[in-house]
Amino acid sequence: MPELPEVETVCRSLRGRLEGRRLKSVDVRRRKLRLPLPPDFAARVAGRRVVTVARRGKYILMPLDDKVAIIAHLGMSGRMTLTEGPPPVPGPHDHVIFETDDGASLVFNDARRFGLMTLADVDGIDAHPLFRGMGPEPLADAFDGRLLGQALDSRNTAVKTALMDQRVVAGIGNIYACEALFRAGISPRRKAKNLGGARCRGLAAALKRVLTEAIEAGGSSLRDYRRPSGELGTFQHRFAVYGREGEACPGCCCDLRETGGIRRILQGGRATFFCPSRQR
DNA sequence: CGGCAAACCTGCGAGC
DNA sequence: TGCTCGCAGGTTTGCC
Repeated sequence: MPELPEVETVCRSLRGRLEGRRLKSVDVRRRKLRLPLPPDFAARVAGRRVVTVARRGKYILMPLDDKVAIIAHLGMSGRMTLTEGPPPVPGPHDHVIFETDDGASLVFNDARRFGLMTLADVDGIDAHPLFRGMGPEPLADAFDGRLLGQALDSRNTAVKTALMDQRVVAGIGNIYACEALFRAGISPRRKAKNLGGARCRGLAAALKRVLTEAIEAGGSSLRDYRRPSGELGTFQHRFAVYGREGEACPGCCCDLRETGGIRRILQGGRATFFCPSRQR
């Protein structure tokens, strides 16, 4: 599923329900995910209070009251499901199940097991291997064209590929890279290093806008992604280019038969969708 | 440093 | 109906 807007949506739901609650029980049903869960995961988490739920890039952070944080990543197919009452009967890919002191249940489910869940000390967490070297948060106030330009400048690769590199900007995946480049009118094939100041400013603004709108829509639900409530996100209905090969570009007035509409190419093994006439 | 393929897994839709 | 193939929102590793 999840890029920044989906993870942010999940974090907000979890924060609203779990913040300040104590984790009464923890049931680890499968340890082998992208990283194996620590052997003492359940013992270290059970009985602790959740201080808050935060996000860094595509990671969910749940600092506990003993300065240890649960770190979770949803990979491609991971889901966090929040329900009232005791935990439901575990399904086939329910890997970790939490129950709070006030009767809520949280299930971490991940069919493809590209996700992970682990623990880390809150102090110095930025130096943790999962976060060290991670790029700036695109929704932070400090993120602007200058900062983006700095990050892209050293990259001798296509701007689309660079955007998806978590060391350049945190939280951008295939969908929002395509959508932001469309909004900024920049060809995904353009080299990252020579975008220039004006394009960097436009791209930084486009990223902020598309991510903010997607969060307001509860994220994009294509296959697996659901909000913790079970609801679908709705931003997939507002994609301009993603998954729309051959369709008319929403910003173009040209004849579809002449332009061929939105194109799909492969970059770094990933599908890129763009409008060749509007994105230069 | 960059590009590319493969690996980790399962599920789903398309096509035969 | 049922099978195989290709593809999927992510990240890491190894090779050239």
